Amino acid sequence: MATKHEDEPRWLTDEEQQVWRTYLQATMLLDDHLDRQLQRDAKLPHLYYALLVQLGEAPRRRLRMTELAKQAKITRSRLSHAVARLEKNGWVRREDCPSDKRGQNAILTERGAEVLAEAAPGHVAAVRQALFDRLTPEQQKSLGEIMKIVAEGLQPCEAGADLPWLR
Amino acid sequence: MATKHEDEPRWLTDEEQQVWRTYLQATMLLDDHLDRQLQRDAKLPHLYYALLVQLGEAPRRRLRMTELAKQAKITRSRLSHAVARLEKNGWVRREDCPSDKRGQNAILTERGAEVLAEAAPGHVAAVRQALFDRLTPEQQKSLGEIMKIVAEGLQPCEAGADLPWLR
DNA sequence: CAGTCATACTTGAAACTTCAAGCACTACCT
DNA sequence: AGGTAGTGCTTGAAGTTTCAAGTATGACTG
Repeated sequence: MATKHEDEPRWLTDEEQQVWRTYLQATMLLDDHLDRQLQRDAKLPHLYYALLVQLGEAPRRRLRMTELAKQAKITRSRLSHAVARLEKNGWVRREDCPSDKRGQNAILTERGAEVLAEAAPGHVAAVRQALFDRLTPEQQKSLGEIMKIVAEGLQPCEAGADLPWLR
Repeated sequence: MATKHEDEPRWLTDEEQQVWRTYLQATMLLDDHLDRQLQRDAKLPHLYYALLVQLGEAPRRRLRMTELAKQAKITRSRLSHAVARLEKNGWVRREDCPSDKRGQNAILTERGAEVLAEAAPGHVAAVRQALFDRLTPEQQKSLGEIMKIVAEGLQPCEAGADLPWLR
């Protein structure tokens, strides 16, 4: 007993636990909600929709696989499978990268852009209805700040990642 | 032009978009992070851990399937598969419900309770480190309020669900 | 320029989730 | 009682994600 070494775990307080559970429930419900909405209206899961959005905003509607994975915060493997499916549906096509023979570009097709344009209004409406329309401007701002902190804390060592001379 | 009928979709403002993307990234990163932590330390995904927690807190370490599904905000189907796996691992066992022959109780086994006890400290530490330790008390409070609003807005018509006489 | 290591991406299998049935039992209605 | 609808849970198949390799190319080193 006296030699017990392991740090006494700092359990969550009741308030923290309450917040944490509500967080889990809310994020789960929201993600499910959007997933179903998109599956119903556009025949694709939320993540796949997000990929189309990213591509749609990229310079020539194209992005290197790794870059896309980084932006979407998913693994390259997951992206590979996802793009394979999107490709099969004709929303996206691949192209070898000219400068680096290892590289691949994912490119949003015309057809993909159409699907995106059709799905977007409904999706935005769903996000509004479930989130923004229910929050005060202060809450929206606060949510943004909080999520920024969390995201930055979990970024896989992004700090100076494009400054390779700093280790 | 004059006869255009469809409502012009209310797109997200730049600020809203910023908040939304950060939200998506943060929630994705956090869930992945916890999933990996639990997978590594306890050999089970986050959701399965959450099920054990719920069972552990229930009166006699047992809960009707539907009740558990409701608390965990998942479908009965998903729960069925999940419990099947947990059962195979020996963390949970099933038992017929005495009062309703259709019903099943999921019960946390001794072994399951041990696994839970072993995994909990690490998990709590991860949650702290990724979330609570980074937020001010005001932010924590705010996050709780915001998530409560979102969760309640998406609850599948829970309002008065246990007051059947009100329709 | 051979050797070594890192990078870019893919692949197949296993694990997980979803969806649409399906089975068994209960509740209600006449 | 018999019929009908509803509830509780499970199942199998299809789709998605993860994990651990695997292939191919680039980059650096002596």
